This record gives sequence, structure tokens and C-alpha cells, in this order.
Amino acid sequence: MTSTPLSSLSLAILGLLSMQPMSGYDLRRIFTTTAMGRFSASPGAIYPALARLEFLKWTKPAPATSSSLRPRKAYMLTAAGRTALKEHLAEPVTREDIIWRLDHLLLRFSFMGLLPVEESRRFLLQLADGLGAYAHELQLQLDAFPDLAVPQPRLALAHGIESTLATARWARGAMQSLPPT
Amino acid sequence: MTSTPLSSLSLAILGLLSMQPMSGYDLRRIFTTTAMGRFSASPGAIYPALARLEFLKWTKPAPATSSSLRPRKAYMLTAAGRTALKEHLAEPVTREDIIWRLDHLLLRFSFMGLLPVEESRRFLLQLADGLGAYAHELQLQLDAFPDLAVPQPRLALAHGIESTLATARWARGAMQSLPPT
DNA sequence: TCCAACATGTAACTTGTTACATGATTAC
DNA sequence: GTAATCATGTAACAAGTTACATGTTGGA
Repeated sequence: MTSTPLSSLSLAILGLLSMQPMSGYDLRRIFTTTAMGRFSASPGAIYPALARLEFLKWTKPAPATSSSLRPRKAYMLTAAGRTALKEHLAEPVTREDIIWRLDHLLLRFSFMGLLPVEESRRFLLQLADGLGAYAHELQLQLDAFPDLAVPQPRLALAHGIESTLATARWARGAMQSLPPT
Repeated sequence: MTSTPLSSLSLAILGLLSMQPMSGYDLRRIFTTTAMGRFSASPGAIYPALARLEFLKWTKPAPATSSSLRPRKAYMLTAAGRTALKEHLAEPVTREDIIWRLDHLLLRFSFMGLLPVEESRRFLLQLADGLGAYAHELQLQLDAFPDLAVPQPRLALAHGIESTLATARWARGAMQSLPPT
């Protein structure tokens, strides 16, 4: 069984719900006021995503805490949801992830407290290696780059390399700061 | 008149066509084999995008160079297309761009050889300043970050800061390497 | 001749966007 | 009471994805 690919928004929602039950409005507030705000906050995205997760039986309504006429609809993870989240977090880091979905990888990492710390270490190692290999490829491309009349394309490519290396450095530093096993 | 927001794919196509006429297949080849590959290569994206650009009268079919039964459909920019591209490139760098569409900004920069070099300098200055301000905001968030039982969220936030600063450094370095006015 | 690679395109679907609608709650 | 804000949700649209369809061309 191949797992349904998880959008960044769904992953962010699952991860936040794994910490405590929340309503759609709570989630929106987090997305608009914190650094998690990289991940969309429009109601037209959040409420359908919550509905999809409930349909998958990965979330369920949390018991109402207030008894107003229209109680806030908070959701919590089901056991299946928690399992699906952990399985997604534990997936190997692919080259495609590194090139196309680095943001998603970082989001995954931010929730990896749910897994044993060795998983985080393994993840960071795969990430650092993959980033290093990718930076090397980009460097080869830069070396072979035709010398155009304008400097901007080379500079843009150089940014790709520097940014990739910066993330690789971060990954190695983060490994050091994880608690030892 | 507010300009139609330009998707990264449309921008990449316009920029490449500004250098030489190309067919959809040529574009796909560039996207799949070079570092520009960050910008989608599926035929289901490229051909509709080419059709949209032609509908806008920003591109037109280039004169056929071979006279086979089914000549490759190459496109070239129209004067209006070139103007639209230059106007898009010259737009100010917004905070939203920096947070949400950094890739798109770098793509814009890579085509800025079309404009006087002062525009590139202005762009890089705005970018470096905006990135610095954003990194500062993230640092404040990190300082105020609740001390959780797990280190991953703080580390992920730290990545955001380091990556932002790395790009700011690149922008300042790139400014130095532009030819003087 | 026939098969692989070239080249363009379409259909169904996914998931996001903005703008709007609607009702509940709270502050004044 | 009423206006602002809280909170959930929908509709129309945008632009990507994968998978498929179709015809062309060149080489063994």
C-alpha cells in the first residue's frame, strides 16, 4: 500500500493536531501569526483539508469543551492518523524531495519529536548527504555554464549552490545539537 | 492597470523566449536537463501555458525553419510580451515575495540582463534589505519561542533564519560582482 | 518495414486561490 | 441594540499533476 502523498498543508495540520486538538480557526491563527505561516491560511484551503482528513479517518471531532449554541469544531488525531503521520515522517529523504520540496522536508523535521531521536539523526544525515550531492551537481552545471553576455544567470545559479550548502551546514549543525542516543 | 500575476512557469517561458524562439518541447528539455528544472516540465503545464501566453498576445508563432509535414511550433515574444516581461522584472520586491516566492524572485533576477544593470542593483539591494528584516523577525520569534520538550521545532526555525541570511549574503555579494554603472 | 524517440496535445483530477455568505458572540 | 469580530463554510476559478492519445520522423 502506497501512502497517499501528503500535502504540506495536511502535514502541518496533522502535526499541529498531534500536539493538541484544534479548530480550523486555531490553525488559521497559527498560520497567520507564526513562522509556520509559510503554509497557507485561507479558509478555502483549511476547511476542505480538515474535511479530507476526517474523511480519511485520520482526525475526528474532539469533545466540545464549551456548551454554546455553536461550539467551535475542534479536531483531534485518531490512532490511524497518528500512525499515518509517523509513517510519513519516517519516509526516506529522496532527491526529488530535496530539489522540489525542501520546505516540506523542513516541515517534516519540525514534527519529528514524535519519533525516536535516531530517526531525526538519520533524516538529517540523509538530508546533508543529499544536499551535498545536489550542490555538487549544480557546481558542475555552473562550471559548464556558457559564458553569456550578462552575469545574472550565473549569479542565480550560484545562489542555488550557496543556499543548498547553507542548508547542508544547518543539517550537520542540527545533528550535533540533538541529544545523544 | 494591474498586471496579471505571472506564474513562475509563465515567467520562465517568457524569459527563455526572450533569448530565442523555442517550441514547447525545447522548453521541456531545458526544464528537465538544467537547473531551471525547478520549474515544472509536464506537458499538461507547458502547452496550456504557451496557449495562455499566445492568447494574451505576448507570444506568437515563429516563422517555421523547416518545411516538414508537421513543423515544430516555435514561439517568439511579441513587442507587447517583451514589454510585459520587462515590467514584471522591474516590479519592486515585496515582503510577500520574500516570504512566499523567493524562487520566483531568483527566477526574475536570472532574466534581469534585459534591463539596465542599475535595475539589478536596485533589486539586489531591496532583496538584501528585505531578507535582513525578515531574518530579524524570525530571530525575534525564535527568542520568544516556548521551550518545548523536543528540539526539532526550534531547529527548523533556526534553519529559516540561516537560510534567509545565506541568501542575503549572496545578494550582497552579487551586487559587488555586477559591473559598475 | 517497423520500432523507438520526437512532439504536441487533451482529460480527469487535485489542491490551492479570492471573494463571498452566514450565523454567533462580545463590547460598548 | 448594534456593530465589530469570531468562526465556519461555499462557489468560481486557476494552474498544476499524471496518464493517456495521436501523429511524425529517423534509424536498424
